[in-house]
Amino acid sequence: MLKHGILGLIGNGDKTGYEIMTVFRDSLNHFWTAQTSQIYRELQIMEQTGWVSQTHVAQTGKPDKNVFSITPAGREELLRWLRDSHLPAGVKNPFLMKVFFMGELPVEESIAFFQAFRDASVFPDDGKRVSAAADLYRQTVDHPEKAVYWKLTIEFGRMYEKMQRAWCEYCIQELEEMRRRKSGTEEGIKHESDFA
Amino acid sequence: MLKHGILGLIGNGDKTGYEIMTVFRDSLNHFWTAQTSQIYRELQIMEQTGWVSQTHVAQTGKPDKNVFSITPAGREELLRWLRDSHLPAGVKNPFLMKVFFMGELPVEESIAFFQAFRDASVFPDDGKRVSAAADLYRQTVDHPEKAVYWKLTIEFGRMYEKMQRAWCEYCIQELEEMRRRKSGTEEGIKHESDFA
DNA sequence: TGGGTCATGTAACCTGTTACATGATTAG
DNA sequence: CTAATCATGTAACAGGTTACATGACCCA
Repeated sequence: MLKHGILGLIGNGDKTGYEIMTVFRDSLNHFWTAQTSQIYRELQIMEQTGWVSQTHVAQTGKPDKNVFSITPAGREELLRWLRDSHLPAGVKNPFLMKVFFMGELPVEESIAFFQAFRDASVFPDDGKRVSAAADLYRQTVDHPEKAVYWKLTIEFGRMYEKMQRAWCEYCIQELEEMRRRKSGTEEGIKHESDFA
Repeated sequence: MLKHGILGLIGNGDKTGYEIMTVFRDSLNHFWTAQTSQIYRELQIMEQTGWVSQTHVAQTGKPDKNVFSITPAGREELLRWLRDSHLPAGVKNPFLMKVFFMGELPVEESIAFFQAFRDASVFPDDGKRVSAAADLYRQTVDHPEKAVYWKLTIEFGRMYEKMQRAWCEYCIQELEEMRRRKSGTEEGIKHESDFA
């Protein structure tokens, strides 16, 4: 997967490993992450496969750099991947895994967990993110229709966060209700034993 | 992560590797997947770590089995993990990765892609799934409040699918609009050249 | 003089996938 | 007779993370 992401980025213009890293950090981070170590490794592999080629560029005042370009074989592979309708299924959501077993904790702790999660999931509209995204937009402005697809992924992020917050609210309500039922039962028991 | 999922399952009662596999396949599959090969491997590691213990049970008419139980150290680790508020960040969405670079394809192809994706994301309410989930419910019915958490993860799945379909509709609309604009422009150009 | 940016990577490790391998019992 | 279920794993590989390592230049 990362290979194809890199291929897509280089397909829109030659890049160094460092530049690829910054794009992942600033623009693709809401649906993918990548460490520099992995990027450099994948680039070496991709060069061996013949999908990209490398040019050493000497610089003064800055470290030398290795600029990567897409090859015809790489572009072919990019299109093949884009057209491949096979959807990799493995959905993984670590938070849901926790939720599934959260019955081991006291309800109050679970509620606090959901509140924290809800508050943490605020779609980042902050300056840095937006300006980085704008940079990428400018990068592809020679083909303005490409920016639409970037907008679509951003919209997914917004809708996802919104849904997640709504789900958290629903969970908190359910758990609050359960807590009330439980404390009610306990009071009932207490009352009974008081009565006896 | 899988280690903690397994820990949680065994925490609700001793299980064989095979039983763990079936629970992943039938009940946790909307937020996690696991191959038997990985489950058996993790179980061996977890036994070495001291989180689970293993008992060989001879059977007649069926293959012998190895039943795993959670140890006190394992239960401690389960609670530590549940309380750990550190959220593993790495969001990975292969479909969005594709969308991001979909500008390389003709709009018509992209639209077809979204239609297929929308139609594929139907929350599975089928008999097998529901009965498997009900089994799990019965399993935990001795502590009925635990079933609430299971319900919460199911609800997440439903909301997610719904959001995804809505997003697909939005994407299709945007792309249809773009296609109309493009064909309009082309017609304009054609008309001009006809006129000239 | 201390932190940020540009720029490169290696090594070890952990996690997950794919392919392979076996074999008895039971229900249709 | 054939497919599903029960039940166990190994080996190789692919993909991703963490920690470490270097070094110059520029701005405050």
